[in-house]
Amino acid sequence: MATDTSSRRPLRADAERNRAAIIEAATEVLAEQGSAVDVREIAQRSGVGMGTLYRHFPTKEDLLGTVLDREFTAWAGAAREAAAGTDDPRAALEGFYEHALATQACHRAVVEAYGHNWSGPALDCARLLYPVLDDLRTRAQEAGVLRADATTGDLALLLATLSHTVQLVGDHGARVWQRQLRIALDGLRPTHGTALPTG
Amino acid sequence: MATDTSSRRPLRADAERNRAAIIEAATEVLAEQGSAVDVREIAQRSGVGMGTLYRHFPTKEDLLGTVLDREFTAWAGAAREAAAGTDDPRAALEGFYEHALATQACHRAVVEAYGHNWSGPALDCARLLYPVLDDLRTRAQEAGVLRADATTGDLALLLATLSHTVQLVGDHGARVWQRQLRIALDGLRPTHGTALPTG
DNA sequence: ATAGAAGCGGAGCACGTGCTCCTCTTGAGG
DNA sequence: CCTCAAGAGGAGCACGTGCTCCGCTTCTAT
Repeated sequence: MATDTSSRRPLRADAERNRAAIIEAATEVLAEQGSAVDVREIAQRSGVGMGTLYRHFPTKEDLLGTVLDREFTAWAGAAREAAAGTDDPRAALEGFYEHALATQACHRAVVEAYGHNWSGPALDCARLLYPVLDDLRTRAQEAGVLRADATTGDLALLLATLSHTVQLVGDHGARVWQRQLRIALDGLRPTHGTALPTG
Repeated sequence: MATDTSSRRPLRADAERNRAAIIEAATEVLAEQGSAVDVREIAQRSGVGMGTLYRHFPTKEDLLGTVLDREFTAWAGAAREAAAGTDDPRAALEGFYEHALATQACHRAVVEAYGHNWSGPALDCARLLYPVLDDLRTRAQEAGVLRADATTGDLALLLATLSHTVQLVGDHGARVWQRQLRIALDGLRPTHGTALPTG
């Protein structure tokens, strides 16, 4: 999917520089404006021409995929470490969501990406996240601080949903989405009699 | 905003027919495909030409506004009646969300409309809904079946959020979003110690 | 230093989409 | 029936956006 860097001879020095510049600029722009940006703006901000951009990434989607993959991989790794470094299972779970929404949710394109691959087969993003969420869920349920009928899938979908909410209310409305988060987290407590519908 | 029907002389019979056909077709198409549809498709499905369509609705946005307004008004009225007809405040609250998500959430364009006017001033849609939600909230809180720190705004945002979730998982994933709804509704119970963050 | 391959730039093409323009048709009052 | 203004229709324009083409530049191996 991303341009293969191993099989062919190394890129020329300037080409490598340009590639990096493109990725950096694209990351910025995609975070700010989402995936609907004009490719020309990415080219301009990275200081290269259209030809150069399309030499490195044959398609807008390729560029988008590369950027999102980088962002998401880095972030999922950080989340895993943070979770592993927190002893209290409940704090780990809540901290995960708080951190996720406070940081990742600002990246418009990432949040949009969540939106696409939920009816079809799970995407790479979800693949990376599942182990982390699964670990958080297992620990919390074993400690009795998470309702037993909650699944990893529930937690994943909740993240996607709340990410969208964060974007909806904008950055200045932090208090607003934090209230939604508290409601959801309270709903995940084990103190409830109502069972989640199964199918 | 919508074409004025009162101040000028009545439309010719065929014009009236066409106008109705356009609205009907647009309602269908917008529900299916969201607001990004090609205006040509609406014209074709309603059996009129582009000129006719633009004679009745000078702008795509006008057409969209008219359709959404109709849909939303009708539905909000039904929701109000359903709420008024249910004695148990908790059942009224839960029934509201269940019904809303099962029906209205299938209209892509309506759900998209939720997404736009949350950072700016509240839109007409929200204006219509607020009284209903406010009533549901008051009754439920007085009966002690809804956490006291939940606001009408929380309930409104929750609806927008969950509507988006429904669209995300698609119609066949009903069980999936119903689980999210249960979690949220459980989170709205008054049995919690954690206060919602205020600002 | 020099050849030539690898890389660069940006004007321009293809195409989708909102909207207009102008001619032809049709309903309704006399 | 006849008239004519209100209405219908659909080809075409304007414009934004993904992507290409090809002459020019720059790096690097000899």
